[in-house]
Amino acid sequence: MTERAAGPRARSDDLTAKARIRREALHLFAEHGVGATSLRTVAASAGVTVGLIVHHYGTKEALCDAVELEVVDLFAEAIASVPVADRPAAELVAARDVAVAEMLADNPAVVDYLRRAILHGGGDRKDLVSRLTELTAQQVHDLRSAGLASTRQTVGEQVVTIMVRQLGRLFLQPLVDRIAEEFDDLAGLPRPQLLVSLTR
Amino acid sequence: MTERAAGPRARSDDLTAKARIRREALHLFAEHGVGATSLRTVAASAGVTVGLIVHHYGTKEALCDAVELEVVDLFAEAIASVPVADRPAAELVAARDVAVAEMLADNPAVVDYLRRAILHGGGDRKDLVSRLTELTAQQVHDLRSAGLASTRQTVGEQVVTIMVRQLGRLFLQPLVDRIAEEFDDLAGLPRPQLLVSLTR
DNA sequence: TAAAAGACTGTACACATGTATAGGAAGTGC
DNA sequence: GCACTTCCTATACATGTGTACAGTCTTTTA
Repeated sequence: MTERAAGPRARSDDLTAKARIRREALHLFAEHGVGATSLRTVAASAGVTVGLIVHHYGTKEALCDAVELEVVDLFAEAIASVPVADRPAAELVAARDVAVAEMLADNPAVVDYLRRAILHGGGDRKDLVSRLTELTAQQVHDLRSAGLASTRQTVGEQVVTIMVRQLGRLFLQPLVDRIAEEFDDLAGLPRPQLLVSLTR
Repeated sequence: MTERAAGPRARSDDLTAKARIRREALHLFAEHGVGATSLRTVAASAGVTVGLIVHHYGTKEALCDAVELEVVDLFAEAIASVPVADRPAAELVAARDVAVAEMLADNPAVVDYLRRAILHGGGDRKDLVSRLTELTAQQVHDLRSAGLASTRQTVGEQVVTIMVRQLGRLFLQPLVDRIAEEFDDLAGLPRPQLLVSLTR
């Protein structure tokens, strides 16, 4: 996991400057996009100079990679947090979905960041979506070798299904909210909720 | 609609330089985002100098506005293209959905641009999502006063439903495609299709 | 034909960006 | 005490950015 051990000169925050940089970067990247966030903005938010960012991460892209790795870590932690007790596969999968959903609810910046990451991909770069796909594929393989997952679909189909179920609603919900925001008659009411499913 | 009348010095393309600038801007903004696209890139793609962009649009934000207005125009044209013949409301709405879907299929850049636009909003600026919402609300009002739309839901609910149906799948499909892309076993098969619906 | 208007270019400028680097401050091991 | 590493600041620089503007060419108007 990412290092939490307070190095020499830990700040009052209990977070290392290095960690603070990553955290602020995640928030700013999520809110304004990576391209629109300058290292100086990150530095100011973290109460640090630009030089230190360079010292710790070398380049902006490397900082971005570090942020993405932390995001993947959060997913991995959430999944790992639910015990693989002896129970039906469907229940285990559902429990994992819940754990991931809770993690995302606790870290809204992750959701925003992810939403952006989906748009930028495509290149051959090892990006966030690829890494999360890997993580999910690993999850499916584990379930299969434990005899807990159906083998009637291909692995690919199962991975797509899981990821869409976990992420789909989160990505589309802001559209619904943005639109609903423009109507007074929807002000008090609970927001309409999205239902996302897959057909072959 | 946006001016197509060839001004003085129309190029071989049949498009005015001004129109070409807007078109290239749309494509580049859609592909790389507004922030990551410089006016010089737009100028080069349009075979024009930066000065001319400034001459025609004044500022980058104004160019961006012009692009968005053209996108809204495309939606309005698509909707207006289907005659309001005497037929059941459901059929009319469905026909409009098809027209919009066809327009989007013909202009993939519009889809990409829109997908990005959803993320950036929030501010008080009159942005694309607001404008499209207005357009859809107008559509709903027209249907209502022609006695073609149910009045059992609020206008807001109807607008959200229409927009989500029209746009939802398009926004999420790239996620599905990106993930599917990572699996060889899905290479030949048709991509899984998304189904997006709303619950209250 | 002369003049006004608009399309268009090229250059210049102030500013923000990412990165490099020299050096100071603070902790650790001997 | 001293070297040594790590954390951190400050300054500098090359490059890319949006915008401004003076001037040229072309079309339109009269």
